[in-house]
Order: sequence, then C-alpha cells, then structure tokens
Amino acid sequence: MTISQEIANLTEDSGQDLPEENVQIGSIQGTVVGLRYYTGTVNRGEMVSLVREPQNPYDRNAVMVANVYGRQVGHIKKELAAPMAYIMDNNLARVEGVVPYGETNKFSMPVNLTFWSKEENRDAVHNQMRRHGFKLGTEFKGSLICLFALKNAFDKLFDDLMEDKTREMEPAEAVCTALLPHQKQALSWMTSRENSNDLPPFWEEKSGLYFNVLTNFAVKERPEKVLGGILADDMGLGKTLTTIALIVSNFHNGKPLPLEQTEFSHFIKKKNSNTHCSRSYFISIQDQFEQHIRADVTLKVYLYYGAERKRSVKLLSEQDVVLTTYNVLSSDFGNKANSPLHKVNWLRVVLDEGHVVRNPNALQSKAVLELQSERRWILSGTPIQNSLKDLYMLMSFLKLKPFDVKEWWSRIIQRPVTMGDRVGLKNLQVLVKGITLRRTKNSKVAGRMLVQLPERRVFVQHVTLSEEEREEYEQVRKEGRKIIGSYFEEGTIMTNYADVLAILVRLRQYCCHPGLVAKYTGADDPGTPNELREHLINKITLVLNSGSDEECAICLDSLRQPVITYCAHVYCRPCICEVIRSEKQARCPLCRAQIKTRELVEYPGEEMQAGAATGENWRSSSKVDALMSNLLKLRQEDPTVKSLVVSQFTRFMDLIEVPLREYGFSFTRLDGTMAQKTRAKAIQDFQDSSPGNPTIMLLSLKAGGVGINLTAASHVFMMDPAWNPAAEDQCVDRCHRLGQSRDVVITKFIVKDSVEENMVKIQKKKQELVEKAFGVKKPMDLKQARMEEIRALMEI
DNA sequence: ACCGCCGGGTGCC
DNA sequence: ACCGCCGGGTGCC
Repeated sequence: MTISQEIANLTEDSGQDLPEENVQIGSIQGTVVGLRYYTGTVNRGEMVSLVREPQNPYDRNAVMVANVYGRQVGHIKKELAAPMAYIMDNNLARVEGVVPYGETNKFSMPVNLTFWSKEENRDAVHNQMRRHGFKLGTEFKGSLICLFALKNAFDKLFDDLMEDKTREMEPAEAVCTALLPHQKQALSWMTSRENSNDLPPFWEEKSGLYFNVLTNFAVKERPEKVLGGILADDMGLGKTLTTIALIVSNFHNGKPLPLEQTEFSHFIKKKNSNTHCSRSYFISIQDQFEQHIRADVTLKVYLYYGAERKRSVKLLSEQDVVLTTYNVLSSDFGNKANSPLHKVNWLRVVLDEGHVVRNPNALQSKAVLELQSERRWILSGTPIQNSLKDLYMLMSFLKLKPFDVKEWWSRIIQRPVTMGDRVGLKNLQVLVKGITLRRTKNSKVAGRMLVQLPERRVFVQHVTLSEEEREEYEQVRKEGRKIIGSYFEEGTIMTNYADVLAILVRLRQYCCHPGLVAKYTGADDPGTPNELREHLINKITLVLNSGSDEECAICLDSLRQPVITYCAHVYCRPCICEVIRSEKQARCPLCRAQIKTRELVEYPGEEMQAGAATGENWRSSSKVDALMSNLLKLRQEDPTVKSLVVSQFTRFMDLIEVPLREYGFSFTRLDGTMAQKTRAKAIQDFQDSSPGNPTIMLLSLKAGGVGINLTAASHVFMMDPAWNPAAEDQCVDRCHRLGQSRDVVITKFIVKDSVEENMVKIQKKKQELVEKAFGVKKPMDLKQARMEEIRALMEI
C-alpha cells in the first residue's frame, strides 16, 4: 500500500472527527482596516484568522485580523465587528476569513467572511447580523479560480517531491554494523533533511517573499527550518539502527561523531506504555548503541529514568545520548522548575514510537512540544493509522508551519479531507509524502525486497508405516470409522464431536508413534458426577492438546479460557457465559442440550496425561526413523548445521529425545509448559554457535511468541501436519527471518495413506479458499464445514 | 451665513 | 485615501 492509499483509507473512518460546527451558515464580505499600523501582510487568496479583542480600549467589540503567522494585519471595521463580537463571544459560530483581493492596499482590504456553525444556530446568527444591517449570503464566487491555481501548483510539486529517496549514504566508520541498502537510503534522506539549507517543504522564494505553494501563504521572513521528519518504516526494517547511524554520522554540521568528547546531546525516547517494560526497552536501545557502535568510540549514553535520576542540566548536556520515557518527560514538565530536559538545547530530538503522542492537549504532548531542538524526528511504524488528529500532533512537533497551529491544520487539511474534498486529500498526501519516508516489508529497492531473505524450500517426505504399525493403525481406523459412521447415521456427529476429535487425534498420534496414544477413554457412559467431570476433563484435554487450534463456535476465534459443557462441546468461557446469561433456558449452541454455568468444566492445563513410555519399553517408529536418518545425514555433511524439530505433541518430543541422546546429539527444547527463564536460556543456548552448544531444538508448534528468534537453525522438520497451515508458516518464520544467512530447508513428514495425507488435502483446500478471498465464516457454515472435514479425514 | 460651498487636514479599533 | 469625514474659511452675479 502506498502512503496515498493509506491516507485515503484513513479518511474513511474519520467521520467521527468532524466537529459539530461543520455547516456553512453564511458568508459576507467585510473590510479589514488599519493596515498601515501593522506589519502583517497577506497574499491574494490567503486565509486570515479572526481574533476577538475584548480588552481593546477603543472598542470592546474589536475583532483583530491576523495572518497565518499570527501577525496582525488589521481590524474588522467596527460596524461589522459589533455583531461579529456577539456571535463569537457566544459561540454562535466560528468565523473564517479569506482575502480575495486588495492584498496590496495601504489602508484597508476586503475580507470574505464565512460563518461555520451547528445548523441550530443558523437563525440566531442571521438575526444578529440583520439587526446590525448585514445580510449573510451564500458562497463567494471566484473561489474556484483559487482551487484551480492550487491544483497546478500541486502537479508541479509532485515532481519536486519525488525527491531522490533512493540515494544511499555510508554511515560513519564508528558504525560497525553493515547497513542494508534501504537503511543507507534512510540515512541519506535523514541526513539531507537535517543539513538542508533549503526552504522547508512546500515553500518557495518569490520576489523577496516566501510563498507556500500548498496554502497560498506568503511571508516576508524566511520560514523556520524543518530539519526532520517522520521515518515510518514497517517494524523490523531497522529504524533504531538507522537513527543510531544518523546520530553518529551526522553529528554536527554534517561531521561524523568525533572520537573526543562531544558538546551536544541527542535524545531518544521510547514508549513507556507500561513502566515495567521501560527498563528493558532502555536496555535494548542502550544495547543497540553498544552493539552497533565501534568499541573504541566513546559514546556517553545516559538513562534519564527512575526516581533517583539526576535532574542536572549540566550532566545531561555532557551526554551524547540521553534516553528517557514519555512519562518521565511529562512528569518533569509538570514540575516545570525542575525539568532539565526542557532546559537543554538538544542537537536532535527523536520520538521513538512517536505515534503514542497523539492528544495535543495531554500534558505528555505539551512536554514533547516544549523540547528545544532544531532537528526533530518521529520514528513510527504506524504514523497515519489512527486519525487525522494524530497527524496534527506530529505536524506540531515537527513545527511544519502553518500546520502546527490548529486553525490552519483544520481549515487546510482536516476539514476539507473529512468533508471529502479531493483537493484537501491531495494536499494531505503531498504534505505527508514531503516529510515521510515509509517503506513496508514488501517494498523493493532496485527490484529487490528490502530485506532479502535466503531461500526457503519445502520438501514433503512421505513416510511408509512398517507392517506392524500399519496393522495397528488400520485397526484403530476401522474402529473409528465405525463409530463416526454411526454418528453420521444418527445425525449426532456434533453432539459427539469431542469423541470424533479423540479418534482423529489417536490416528494422528499413531502416524507419529504408537507410544503416544493414550488409553482409549471413548464413548463409554460415565456414572457418578465425579466420573463425568473426569471424563469431561479428559475430553477437553484431548481437544486442546491435539493441536487442532480449535475455534470457539460462538466467537469463531481461537479459544480463550476454554471450558467444556456437560454435552462435551468446547467454548471460550466468556462466550458461553454470555449465551447462558442472555437466555432463560440456555441451550448449547452446537447441540441444543441444556447448559448451566456451574456445569462448565475448565481445562486443567497441559500435560496432565501419563508420560509416554520413554524408559526401557521405548521403541522407535517409522517417522522417528525418518527423522533420525535425516539428522544423521545432515550432521555428517555439516556438523555446524542446526535444526528445529517441530511437533504439536509435546509427548512426541519426549519420545524423540531418546534417540537424540542415543546418537549423541546435543539438543535443547522449547515448549509451552516451560517458565520464561528456561525458555530464554533454551533460545540463548541454541542461538550460540560455539561448539558444544545444542544443534537441535525440539520445538512445540505453539510454543513461544511471534518474536522468538531461532535464526541459528537452517533446517526445520515438521513432524506432524497442523490443521492451520499458517501456524506452520509462523513456526518456520522464527528461523527464516532477518539474520538468517543460510537457505532454510523445511522437511514435512507425512505418513502415506493416512489421516495426515487427508489433512494436507484439507489444508490445501483451505489455502485456496483464503486466496480466493472466500474465507468468510458463518456459524452455520462452520458446522457444515466441520462435518465435511470429518468425512474427508475418515474417508466416509 | 443658525446656510452651502471650497479645499486643507486627516485617517483602525 | 484618486476616498469620506471633519471643521475652518468664506460668501452675488
């Protein structure tokens, strides 16, 4: 998606931003007088603001006229000011002015006044004007000419703004990390923005005046520099690294950071949404400085944080980089006398996750706006995701005149855009484009993806069961087909869904290893309530441990706080509780059996089943054999190669540990049951390439968050197919990501002539559906689809 | 002429 | 302001 499209999307839901005062109540031409007493000038077609001046000693109704820079131009002629003052003071309408011509007059000039208000105030406004002998009319003629003139300016501007964002720049030698091409581009762009002596975006010099092509505004003074912008790359493209490179490469006046002591300070801030996080954020940024800066470069980085922070301007001024949080910043600011951050003249201020500063009225925003620095940057993966108002905050921070003043932002951008004005939208797009560098993960540099990942190849290895395994499998399959077939005949497939899943899980487990299969707890009739409870716990455990990524039939999302009903259907607790609350005689949405809140049985957590036989009784399986022969071959070819062995069944992982030990593999393990600390240790050990560290990681499909980095692995063995192909992809993403230097080879083991093959077929079908964008789910379809899936799996 | 007219002084609110 | 307005100067035809 391009920025323009993003902005266009943004306007779709921006209706709520519309102020109530969005109706044009009427217009009238007035006169601005007293021009010769003031320095403020205006250009033809320029907007002016009207400010009440109740303290004026000559007329308490005075209405001051100011240009875009707040310079006074004159006053509204007193006869007209009288009714206007009443209207403005009583908030009956907002009045906006545009000077249509006469901009060079010495003594007075016309001004087109437009009254904006709620519809209900229309009469009051008109009456007030009429009492003073003024009649409000409708729109002014000739405004079209202005728009037309603007449009041409845009077309020209568009070309100018296609400024070269593809030029690359090498960072200073102090940066020891090699920058990717798109990061060098960002560095070049940021550096040129900071060192530019050009006028800010959209300003041109014309016969001694500075002219804003976006707004038709002209000023005598050279507009202040805007030495910054928004780096809006997607997450993971290295915004922090690029900024660190900028800090040391463009230290001052284009010079790289000298090795001796520096005299200016920088300032990076990181989101502080939750106080416990901020330390680690700090440390991660501090680490990045250490990691990316050459060891012999002394860079003074100070964490300005915590109650014990030293509120010393001198100390902060001596730093090269000061890191702090938005909370610390605003808390210091609230205590003005004691805010050293606001007394330092920073070389550069960088707002990390800058989109979190959004409400211009919040103390936090004021604290940010009051920081002193010429160079101002916003790092944000989602700068324009929210509302136009958020963007206004960013403009104020960048001091991009005149958009840092609410009235001009509203009149030039926000209102036109929210009212669907195409020129307004174009303005916005040009504005954002001019100050933003945005690349997504899908962007390309010279035809190549920004982040060039090594290849990712998938092989399916078909596993043939041994005669013995096949015999056992077929027996279980026959039994299962009989049971499920009878459910279909009776039409009770949904009421016995948990049993169906149990049968399917058993079949899938047989494909992996017969030792996995728990004692059959099938459709027998439970007696006492305790037995029933035990029975239900078995069922929900089976459903959830099967790795089937069950959906809740109510919210159609993944199960949260899963519970099982007495009729053996699994839902999210909040979902089913809502159903029970809302109905007098609540019934199970899947089978219409009566249900009660106190009869819901919770999932006791993973791994409550008896451990698989990993002791003396251990035996191998065809799939385990296939895995081992692959691993041995790999080790022989290249002993440094590391592999992930992924399964949905943690007990299968237990079983695999046995031959791994037997063949002397050093391995580690990561599954959902492990504590955070042990997980971190497992990952760290695996990522460590020094000899003696594990070369294999047993990984449960669902384990860990999306953030896990397992790039040490270049081979992935998917031991069993998942219902959800996306889960498999995500798992592979953990090693096939930035930092992977080898091609990644994925081997999926699929048992021939088995439920696994059928699962793969269903996977493919689902994938096709998603690709054709038919992935719309309806509750009824879900049930139907499930039944069809079961038929396909059991070949009924 | 307690008018008209002339022309200089002057000028936001 | 090449205006309006003010107020002093002036005054038949």
